[in-house]
Amino acid sequence: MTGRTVRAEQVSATRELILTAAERLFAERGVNAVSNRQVSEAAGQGNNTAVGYHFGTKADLVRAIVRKHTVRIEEIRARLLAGIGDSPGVRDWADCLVRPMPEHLGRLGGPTWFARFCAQVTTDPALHQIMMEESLASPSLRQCIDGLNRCLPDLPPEVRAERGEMARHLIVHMPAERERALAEGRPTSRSNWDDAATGLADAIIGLWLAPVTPGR
Amino acid sequence: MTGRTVRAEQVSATRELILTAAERLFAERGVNAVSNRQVSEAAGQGNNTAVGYHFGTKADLVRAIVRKHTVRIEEIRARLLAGIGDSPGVRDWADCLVRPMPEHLGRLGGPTWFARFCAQVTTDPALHQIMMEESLASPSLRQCIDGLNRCLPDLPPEVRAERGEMARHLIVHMPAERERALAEGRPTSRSNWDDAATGLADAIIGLWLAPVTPGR
DNA sequence: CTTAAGGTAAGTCAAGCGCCTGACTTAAAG
DNA sequence: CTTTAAGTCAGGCGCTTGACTTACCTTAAG
Repeated sequence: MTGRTVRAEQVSATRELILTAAERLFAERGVNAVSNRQVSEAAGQGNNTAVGYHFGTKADLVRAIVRKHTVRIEEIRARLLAGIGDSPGVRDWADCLVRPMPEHLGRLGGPTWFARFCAQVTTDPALHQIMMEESLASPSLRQCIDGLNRCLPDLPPEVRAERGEMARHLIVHMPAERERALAEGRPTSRSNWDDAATGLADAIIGLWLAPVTPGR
Repeated sequence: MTGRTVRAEQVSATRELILTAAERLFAERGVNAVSNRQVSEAAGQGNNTAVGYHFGTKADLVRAIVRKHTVRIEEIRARLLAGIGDSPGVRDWADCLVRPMPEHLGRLGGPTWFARFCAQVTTDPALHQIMMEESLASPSLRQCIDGLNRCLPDLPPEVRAERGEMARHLIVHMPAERERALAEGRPTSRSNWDDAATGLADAIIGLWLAPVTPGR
């Protein structure tokens, strides 16, 4: 049996072409600088409404691209979580937060666009919420955040929230920065995604453990 | 004498209207989501080519908005630099890097848009370079970076570059995040821009002083 | 084999865009 | 006072965009 779907395979192939083309264009030029037509053409679709037909609005397309990667990233995070010992420290939780994205990019291999895509979507006022929803929908991610917070009981809640936001920004934007450097042929401070993740984790841990200047 | 310029005042008033309207729209919706026409209309100009007439391309308009604020920010940084003692430490240099933007926003008072504007421009692939040029053109900024690097002789050069990039992202995006929270009426972790700057400096210093995991 | 369904191609449409042109208004120069 | 130059306004032109319509073609079901 060839599956019951010769047709369905072609459809999902077309969807995949559109997702890939859109991810690349959005990453390189910004979401709002690319029209649905351009995405359709870049995907090799003569029909200029292919995006609308398969995905609906541009926001729906963005969500679909995010979900396509989220599965793999979740798997990586689940594996890292499973590898944590009995008395996890800040480093353990930080790794679970930081490493999934860089490791995912490394596994994709070759040139990638997803990190820059995420940076673009996260910064866009109209799409920011989509990214937040898709991210926070992950129970394993919340588990990491909770675990980390339990490791930092001395940190005032507001400062914890503040530094969590900082870490979130770095986790999104630093891989994007490295990805861009690779795309443009510029030198990078780390030779592979794994080392880049280590450098990022080092810095974020330092950020979380930094002494707090008392308010006046 | 009313100056020799009744006319010139009106012109610069129009330019100011356009700059203010554009800064606000770009900050709220993203640069690429706003047309020059919309900017002209928001500035109360019946002519739909007002932006083109006064500023040229959209990139030129963005540059003009940046420069309008850069003057004040430079003044603040110069004052902070002048207040540094004989043996400056990491905290001194970090303050000179971190505080100018939040203090500038505080002085503007009321609702502001410049931080979000900077975040949008910095993230836009087509405009990123403009922001870098305008920023690095400041000798006082370079002085801060050099001073800081002299305080961190033990940090490998690549790690120093890496963490400098992280600090840059936080300095741009964290004020933007606070500004957005204020605009949307959400609670903020700090009650004023000065305290926000302190929290940011604390974290960035921790980031710079964090131990470096040795490469394998 | 026939038929219905669904995906793709191709063309059309109104709306909005940047850009250009020309007319009007007004401050400053001769 | 006349002339000049500059800022503003009003509108048209060509192009792109998202949305819609139609025709064709392949597949899976009857």
